[in-house]
Amino acid sequence: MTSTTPSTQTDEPAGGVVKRRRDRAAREREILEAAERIFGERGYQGTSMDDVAAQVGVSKPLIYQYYGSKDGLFLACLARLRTQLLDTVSDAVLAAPDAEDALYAGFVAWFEFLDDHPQAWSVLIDEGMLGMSPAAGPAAQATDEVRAAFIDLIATMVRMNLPPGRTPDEDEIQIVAQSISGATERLAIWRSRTPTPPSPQKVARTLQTLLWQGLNPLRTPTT
Amino acid sequence: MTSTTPSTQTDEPAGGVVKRRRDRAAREREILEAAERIFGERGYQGTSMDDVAAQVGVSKPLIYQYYGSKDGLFLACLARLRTQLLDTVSDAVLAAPDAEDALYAGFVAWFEFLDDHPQAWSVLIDEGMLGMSPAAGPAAQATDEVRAAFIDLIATMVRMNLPPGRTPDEDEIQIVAQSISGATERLAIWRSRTPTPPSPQKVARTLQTLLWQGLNPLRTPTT
DNA sequence: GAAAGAACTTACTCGGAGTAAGTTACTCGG
DNA sequence: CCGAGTAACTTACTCCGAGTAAGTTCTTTC
Repeated sequence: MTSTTPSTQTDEPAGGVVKRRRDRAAREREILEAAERIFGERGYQGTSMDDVAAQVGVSKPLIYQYYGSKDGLFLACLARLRTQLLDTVSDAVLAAPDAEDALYAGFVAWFEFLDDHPQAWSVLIDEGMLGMSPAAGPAAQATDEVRAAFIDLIATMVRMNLPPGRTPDEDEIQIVAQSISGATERLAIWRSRTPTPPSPQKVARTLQTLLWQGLNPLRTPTT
Repeated sequence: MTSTTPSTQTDEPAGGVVKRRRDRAAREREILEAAERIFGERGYQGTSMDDVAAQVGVSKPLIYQYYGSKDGLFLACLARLRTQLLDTVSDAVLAAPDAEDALYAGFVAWFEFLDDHPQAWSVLIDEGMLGMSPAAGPAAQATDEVRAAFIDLIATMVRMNLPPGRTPDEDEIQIVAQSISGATERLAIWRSRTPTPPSPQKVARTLQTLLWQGLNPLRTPTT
């Protein structure tokens, strides 16, 4: 009765009504894209596996077969974004001629990436994996790893710019790196919630000035 | 059969076996204490209402009658902590003779409070209410309000210390305030997860120096 | 010592994560 | 062309946690 033209099935579904079977890789990609979108829109908690399944037009157990669990699916989304974001920022930093420029370039790259990938950002920090206690799921761990990678990057930058004579105080370096990471994260959240946020360049510039010269510039008439 | 001595019931339960009825206020307090502890240990998601009920030795619907919902219970925990934390930090800031000292004093108060109330901190930020999307529950909103109060405090401090001639650039003030808030939050999380973190004083000092003078001090042989 | 009301419970519904076991479509050797 | 084998997929559950309806004690008060 419902026999429709079988369609080629090797590519995108034809304009027909039913989606037929796809091979595993294609289906996985399809699921991942839907998941990234829905997680981005509704957050981790707000997304049910049935939602994703319905969106793809597939049944829930299939997703479990491919991704194991909700965390597994979320982690898969994260992996892509993590790589992209880290690469983007590292590239910008490494291309800069000196530390002062690297700081600015890194910030600009960070904020621009997040502007260009709004739901990526939601996936990365939404549902507030930020402060989760150790007992939280593997998803929290994964976001923590992304963060740790950035903190390492920052700490390395700081270390590289210590003068030769200076004994590196690892505590101080950690404090500074954690601070910068925290500041950029909060700024990103703030920008994403402000109707017309300042441009990446403006934010990066202000932050760079703050970090490089401290609060004093704000206290003198000349910027 | 199970009739035990009725016990006085006006105070803590006697050494007896069964807890009898208490009046509402007492029970509410008892529930709140248990909730604060369990939320602190296992986070919001990790805590079930049945857990809390079992801990208090009471049935779940009673908690719902008193607190309405899981969010309601969580919010009640938050309210106390929020007030305490805000007051502690504001007092320290206001008692300082000038802006530079206020910055330091505020940081010290913040980190010391969190050292003294470890599970308070967990309640405040655990379960990562930090980055939740707008669609997240009222609990996320409440933590956001705590944060907003701090950001206001910081922004006010910054504004008060602008020289008379300087036109306040609200964007820049926001950027700075958000940064500081983000930095202190991340430092708090970091300290809570580091086995032997640097003292509140050391962290506060480093952060104050960073903000006041920028990264330059790290680049010169003299601290 | 009963009426009234506060304190409290049993026994559910409902939704979402995760699973067991089966069914359908494609493919490849004969 | 045709069955066997297997990959793709589904129906129909279980289980657990939030939230609720409808009572059942205890305790106070006249």
